[in-house]
Amino acid sequence: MELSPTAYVILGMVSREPRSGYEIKALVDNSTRFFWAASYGQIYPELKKLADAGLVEGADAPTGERKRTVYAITEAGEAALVDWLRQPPRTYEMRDEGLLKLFFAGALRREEAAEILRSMRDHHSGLGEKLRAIEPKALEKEDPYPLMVLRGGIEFNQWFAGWCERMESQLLEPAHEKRSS
Amino acid sequence: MELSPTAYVILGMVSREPRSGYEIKALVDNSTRFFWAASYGQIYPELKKLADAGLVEGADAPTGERKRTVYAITEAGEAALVDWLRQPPRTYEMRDEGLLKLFFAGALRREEAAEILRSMRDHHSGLGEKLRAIEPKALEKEDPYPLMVLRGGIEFNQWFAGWCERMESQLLEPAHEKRSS
DNA sequence: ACAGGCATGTAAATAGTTACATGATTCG
DNA sequence: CGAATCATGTAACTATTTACATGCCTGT
Repeated sequence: MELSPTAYVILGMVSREPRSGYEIKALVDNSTRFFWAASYGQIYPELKKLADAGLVEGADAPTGERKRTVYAITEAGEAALVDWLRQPPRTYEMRDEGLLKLFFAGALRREEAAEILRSMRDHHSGLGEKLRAIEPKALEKEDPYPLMVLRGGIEFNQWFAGWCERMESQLLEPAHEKRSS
Repeated sequence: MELSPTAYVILGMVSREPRSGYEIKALVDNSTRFFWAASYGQIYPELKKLADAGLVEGADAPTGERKRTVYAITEAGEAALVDWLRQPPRTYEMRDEGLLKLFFAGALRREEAAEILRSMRDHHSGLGEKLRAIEPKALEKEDPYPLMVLRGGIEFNQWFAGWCERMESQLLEPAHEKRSS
């Protein structure tokens, strides 16, 4: 049976220690969400599927009266996870409405086009800040890969914000030819 | 009525001159696809919706016996497009299976983790090449924005490939501490 | 008492891909 | 003639988001 990358996010999240769906969501939001997001609407049904497939196992772990199920990875699950990790990645997608608008910005005035770039810059520098705020937590862990990815995310957002800034000033420079040629 | 960004891609693509669904697909594949893709399954139904909404107008333009419909933007369509361009972008999404695998690479041997980075690097440098191959065409046009976005895409892929390379060597360096600290 | 966080889940809608069917035209 | 490309479309599926419903627990 073919699992989606989202299924492997979940599998990966429970592979270190058992977690509830709620915890998985919180973990995703604080780590993988900038390159792979997941909502409750995916997580809970997916956990059931994974349990049916024998890749995770649910156990009741209530907090007082509040019922709670934590899922642990099984041996089959670990094998499936490692097997997936060894296959070359296939999905690389981006949906960036800012770049899309910039692409069609010929229909706008120059200052309005620059405004798109400013929005994009704000977005990416904001995201960079958020990721930087997470860094100390990642630094404590012994696993170096989440930290590597996090730092990649920080660098990426900085690079992107810088590009936006450069393009913005290029656009607004008083000495403006149509093409640098 | 609220249109999806994909609807605006189509609107934007017919805004310069009338195009068939087939041509729109080809255009998207040669320009916006790296930050906003669209398939026939979206394009044809969306063209109908846009026509119903009065934002584009279809006209028969057969090639010999082969029927063909080209869609032109209407005044209402142009107004809608410009109006959308002036709103701040909202959608910034990424789905990168490579980063995801790297995130969980603690379950692999070091060389296997490096292999993920090599895959990613190949992917991004390949994409960069493809975009560079398109550049001459974009350079001919008078509209500077598609060129700006294209060059952004080239830079982005180069940056990403470079990051992968750096991380790969960091991982394989013989003088390896667990954390640089 | 009330807010906020913990916790689970689902229904409905939207988005998007893939695969297929059909047929014309063009070029070698 | 056969392959590639032009051209349109849809059905089925997969993926994903959003919004909602429900209720417990903790801290102020």
